[in-house]
Amino acid sequence: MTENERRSGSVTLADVALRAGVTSAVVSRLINDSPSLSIRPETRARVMAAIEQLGYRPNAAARSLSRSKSDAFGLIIPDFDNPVYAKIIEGAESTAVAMNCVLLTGSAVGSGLSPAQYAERLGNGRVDGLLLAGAEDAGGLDQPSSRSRVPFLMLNRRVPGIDRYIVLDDEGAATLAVDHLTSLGHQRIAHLGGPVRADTAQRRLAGYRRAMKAAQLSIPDDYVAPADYTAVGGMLAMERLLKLSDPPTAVFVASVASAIGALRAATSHGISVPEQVSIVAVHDLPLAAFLSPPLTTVRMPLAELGARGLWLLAQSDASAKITEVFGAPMQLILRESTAVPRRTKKPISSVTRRKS
Amino acid sequence: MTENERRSGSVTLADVALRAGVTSAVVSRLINDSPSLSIRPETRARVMAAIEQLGYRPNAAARSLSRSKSDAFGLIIPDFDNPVYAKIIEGAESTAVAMNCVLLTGSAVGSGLSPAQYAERLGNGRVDGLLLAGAEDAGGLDQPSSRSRVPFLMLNRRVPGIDRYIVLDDEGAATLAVDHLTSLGHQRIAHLGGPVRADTAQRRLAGYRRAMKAAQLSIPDDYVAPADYTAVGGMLAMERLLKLSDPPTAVFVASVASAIGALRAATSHGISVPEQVSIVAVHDLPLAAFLSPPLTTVRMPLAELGARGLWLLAQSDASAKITEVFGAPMQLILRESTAVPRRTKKPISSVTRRKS
DNA sequence: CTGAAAGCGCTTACAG
DNA sequence: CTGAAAGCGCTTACAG
Repeated sequence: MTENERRSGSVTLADVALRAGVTSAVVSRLINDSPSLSIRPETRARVMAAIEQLGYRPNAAARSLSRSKSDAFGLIIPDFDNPVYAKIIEGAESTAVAMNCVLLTGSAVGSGLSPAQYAERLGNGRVDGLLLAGAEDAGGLDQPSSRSRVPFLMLNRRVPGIDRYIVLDDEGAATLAVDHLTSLGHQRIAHLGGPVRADTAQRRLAGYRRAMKAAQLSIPDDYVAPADYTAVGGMLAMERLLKLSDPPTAVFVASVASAIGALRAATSHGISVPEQVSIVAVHDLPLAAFLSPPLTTVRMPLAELGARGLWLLAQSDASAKITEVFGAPMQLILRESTAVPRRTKKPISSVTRRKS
Repeated sequence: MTENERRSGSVTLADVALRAGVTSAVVSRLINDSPSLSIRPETRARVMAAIEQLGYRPNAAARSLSRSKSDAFGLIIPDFDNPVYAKIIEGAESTAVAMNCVLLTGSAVGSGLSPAQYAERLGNGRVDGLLLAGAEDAGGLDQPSSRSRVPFLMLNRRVPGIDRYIVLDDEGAATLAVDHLTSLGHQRIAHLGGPVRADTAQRRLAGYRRAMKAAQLSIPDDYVAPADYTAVGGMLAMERLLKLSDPPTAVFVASVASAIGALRAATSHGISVPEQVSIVAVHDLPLAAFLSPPLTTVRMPLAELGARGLWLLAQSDASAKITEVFGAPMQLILRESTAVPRRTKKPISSVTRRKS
């Protein structure tokens, strides 16, 4: 190392060039294997050696600045605690890496920032695009006056007026679930839904209604119990459902998280699943298989969504409209939380129920 | 907008300065509210207006380059699917934001990259420091020849020869759990451990042995069943434990994920928890409360670890040694998966207990 | 094919 | 207090 090389913390292209006896343009071209570079093997070796010896690492900021491109994408999720996002991240991350980029994910909740604020902070120049997953509140980003110049794409979430989203076929998923229940012979099927304002919840609800209608089944008003995609919410909503004078024999739950709560509610009230009430939920999780009973779910192509979203974001230019209902196949994962209903028309009182 | 302003995609400091009739140095100083700037309120207003009208956003890459500081930190975790990391991320993220920085997290598994490769890709200049959580394989980063110039800190993981870590008191956690079990009267206590190579697992095992010794309890060889911190692993290991000729009346599980599997194993074999076997696990999860029975756990200060780690990383310089056993308090969360052991040697049928 | 040089958009001593 | 200018570390037309 020359004194120059050790002077600053970082070894630069110039340092490498100097040591290799070439110009930094050559080193740059070599590193990026630019087609316009024909270098003698011997020189190439010298450069490589210099890089090696100096431990040269390109500076991403400098590179980003001069190319106006960072080779990084951002993903903002509401909350790392919700396991559903893990799969989305995985999908997006692996395709980012495949594109020789990196995916940086952050959460709004964890940071205490709104998605828009987070996006601002991520700032121009740090990422080439932003994926916004399940943002309840896209506040600011939807405003045309939004400050962020970074192209974005909403994942599984629509906001009126923003034509930049890719969503899953939530209605289809609901249909799959409800059809499963009706084919088992259920008639009294309730829906433990998501937050009324979330459009995924709205679409799942719509799918439920449609499937019920198609099966010529009626929906008592109190059979639709909105919750909030959390376990506690699911637990509470399920308790309400269970207390109905004419309780459902099956419930279609809008999210696994809520389903876990719902399952717990049933169990703790001595109501057995699936004997007394069947449960099927949207979204599959590794965990679902380990509950007692293992949960029947509709597997949504979450990883694929993340992958597709990143791809779309990387391809299209910032101003293009993207309004896609992602068609990757969903799948009913049959486990043990659904079964044929016990004989209908029998008085409920014949069932032993207890409150805690 | 002048033609210049709309020409390029991005509005620059110069554009703002031009419109406000000042120099870009002034705008820069204003934005960063540099103390050496005393500007007339009227001029300030003009600059602000220009920023507003132009929708100016500072370019992070340029800023990073000129300051050699990115105001961003990276966090690399093995896998987003493991809910334990959610809390760590949360802690690190909120303290990053409090420092006016941003936390970028990525996963090794999701990306298919080793932590070292990921760190390389994140590159110099993109982040000011890297937190490495639970890296099983720190391969490369531990090498002194490592290419990354970014200061890093290992979170809850030690690698021989690297004096850059902060760990939790895993031994203490194990003691807490085992003491709980012995105080309940258990004598045949098994340990469903983590991967033998993971040092967290080693420390939990050590804690278990120590606590058992302190209680003058012996540990049959087959009472130590290593698993892999996953539900499947926990399930398999638990089955082995349950099949023992002299099975334990309680098991201390090294991770919640495994505990979920263990619980499932017991349940599906008709063995009731806690009546026939008590289960206590390290790490608490929101979910633990919703299992049947709700899991008794040792809550570790995960968020605090993330927060402390980020702080440490941000403070100390890259070459300093950081070897901290983080002392934030742990807590036994008593739920329903542990109980007094059934009378030993008595037939199981003699016990009558019901839930809720 | 390769070198010299300008430029990416900021920040910040250094002079006025 | 503020302006002019150099510099952060790269990339890349543009000439040789």
